[in-house]
Amino acid sequence: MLKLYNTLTNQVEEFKPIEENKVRVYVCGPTVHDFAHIGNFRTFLFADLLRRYLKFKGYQVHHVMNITDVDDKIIRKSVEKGQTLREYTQIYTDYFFEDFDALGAERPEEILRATDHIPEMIEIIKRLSANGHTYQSDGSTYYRINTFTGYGKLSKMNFEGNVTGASERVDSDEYEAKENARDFVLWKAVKPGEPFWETDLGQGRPGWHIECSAMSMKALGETFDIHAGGIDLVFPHHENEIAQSEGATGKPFVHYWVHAEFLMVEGQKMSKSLGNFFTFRDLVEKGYTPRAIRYLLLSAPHHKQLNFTLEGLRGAESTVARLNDFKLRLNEAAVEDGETPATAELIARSLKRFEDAMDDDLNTAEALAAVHDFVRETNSALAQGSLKADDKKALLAAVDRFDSVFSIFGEVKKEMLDSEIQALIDERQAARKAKNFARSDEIRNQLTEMGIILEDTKDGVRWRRK
RNA sequence: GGCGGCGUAGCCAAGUGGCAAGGCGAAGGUCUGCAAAACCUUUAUUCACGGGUUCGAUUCCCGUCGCCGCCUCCA
Repeated sequence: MLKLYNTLTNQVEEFKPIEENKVRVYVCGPTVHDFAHIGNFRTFLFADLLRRYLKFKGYQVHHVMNITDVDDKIIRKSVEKGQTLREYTQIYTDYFFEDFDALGAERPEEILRATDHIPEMIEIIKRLSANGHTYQSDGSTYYRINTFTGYGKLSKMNFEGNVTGASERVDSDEYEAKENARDFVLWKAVKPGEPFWETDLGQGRPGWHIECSAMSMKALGETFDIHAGGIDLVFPHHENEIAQSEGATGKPFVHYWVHAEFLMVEGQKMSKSLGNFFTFRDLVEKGYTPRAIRYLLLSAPHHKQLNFTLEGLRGAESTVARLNDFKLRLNEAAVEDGETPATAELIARSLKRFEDAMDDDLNTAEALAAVHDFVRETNSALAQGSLKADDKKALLAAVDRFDSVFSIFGEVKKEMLDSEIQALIDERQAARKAKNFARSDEIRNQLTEMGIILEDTKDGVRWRRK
C-alpha cells in the first residue's frame, strides 16, 4: 500500500485514488524564460518517479503538466528581444523538453500552455465574482482572501504574527491597489507596451496562480488526486490555487498535495553569485551524463533537502556505469537450460524490499539499496557461473521492473566496432595466444587511448567504451 | 520579528528507543601473463555539541552552535 506525505494534513497517508485504479496528477511545470536548472529538474524528476511508480503499482495515470508562458520576466525578456510572447517562450519550451527527455523523464499525458487557456481562467474568475470573492481596483481583479475561510490550510501560515517583521516586499508599490496585503491578483489590467487579452474582464493578462486552477480542473476535473510541485510553491502559489478552485466550485480541490524539497549545491543554496548555479546543460558541457544526473537527483527521498556536489555526481557516474555494465554482462552471460531456487528467492526478496521502500513515501534511498544488493548478489552468481537460462531471463525481467521506476540502468544496445579496432583486438588475441605480452599490452594501451577498454574473461575478450 | 526543516564515516545518504542500510572514494585480498571487471575483507565503539527522561537514545525532551526553507520572484 503506497503511502504519501500530504502537505495538507502534515501526515503520511495511505494513497487512495478517487476512481479505482486511475490516478489524476497535476504537476506545476516550468516558467519558460531561461534554461531550467538542476533544482528545477529535481522536482520534475520526482514527479516522473511518482508517475512511474504509480504505473508500477498498476494504476492508470493521467498526468498533466503546465507550461507557464506568461509572466513579468517573460514579458520583459521577450520585449527586450523584440519577439512575441509565443516566439520567445517556444524557444525555451523546446530547450526544456530536450533536457526533460534527455533526463529520461516520461512525457505527461497532457502538457498545457497557460496562454491557451485564457477563457477557462476568465470563467473561474467570473465564478469567484459570483460567489463574492473578488473586487476590482484600477482595472485589475483581486481575490479578497478574507472571504475564503480555508485560506492558509495548506501552508499553515500564521497571518497574525509574521507580517510585521517580514520582508519589505509586502509593502512595495505593486500592492498599493490591494485592500489587504494578502489579497492577490487574478486578472491584471493591461499596461502600455505589454501583451494583453481582450476579455469580459477588460484588457489584461492573468495573474500567476489562476492558470493552474484553470488547467488542472479542465484536464482533471474539479476534484482530483495528486497535485505536486516544488516546496517553495506551497505558499503562495498552491495556497492561492486552493482559494481559487474551492472558492469557485465549493468542492475540495485536491486530495494529496506532495512537494519536492529544495536542492542544495555544495552545502549552500544555488545562486549565480556563489558560482554554484548549474543548469542541466552546464553539467552536460562539463562531460557529465544525463543518467548520472538523474540518478543523483533521485537518490535521496524527495521530502529531504539534497546536497548536490560535483564529487557526488562523479560518484553517480561510477554507479550508473556499473549498473549498465551489469545489465550488459547479464545479457551476454552464456547459460545452460534450467533454473535454480536461489534466484527466485533473490528476486522475490529484492522486489519486496524495493516495493516496501517505495510504498513508504517513495523512499528512493532504501529502494536503491535493494537494487544494489540485488546487483551484487547477481554478480556473485554470475562470477560463479551458477546461473541457468531461466534464472537469467527472470533476473533481466527484475532489472526491467526496477528500471521501469528509476530508468538508471541504460540500454544494452551493442554498437559495432569499426574494422580497424576489430583488427587490433584480433591481433592482440593472437599475440596473447603466442604469449607475446609486450605486443598485446601495447595494443591494449593503444585501444585505451582510443576510448576502448578491454576485459579478458573466461568466455573471451569483452570491450566497452570508456 | 513569526513559522518550519536539517546537522549520521573523506563525499552523497537511509534509518530505528535495544548492538549504525546503500552508493562513491580509499586500503588489502581472490581471479588474471599483467590488467580490467566482478567478488571478499577493512574503512562511524559512533550519529553537531551540552544537559535531561529511560534498564537502554543517534532515535524522545530542553538548551547551544551551524546550515537551509517559507512569510507574495522562486522547483
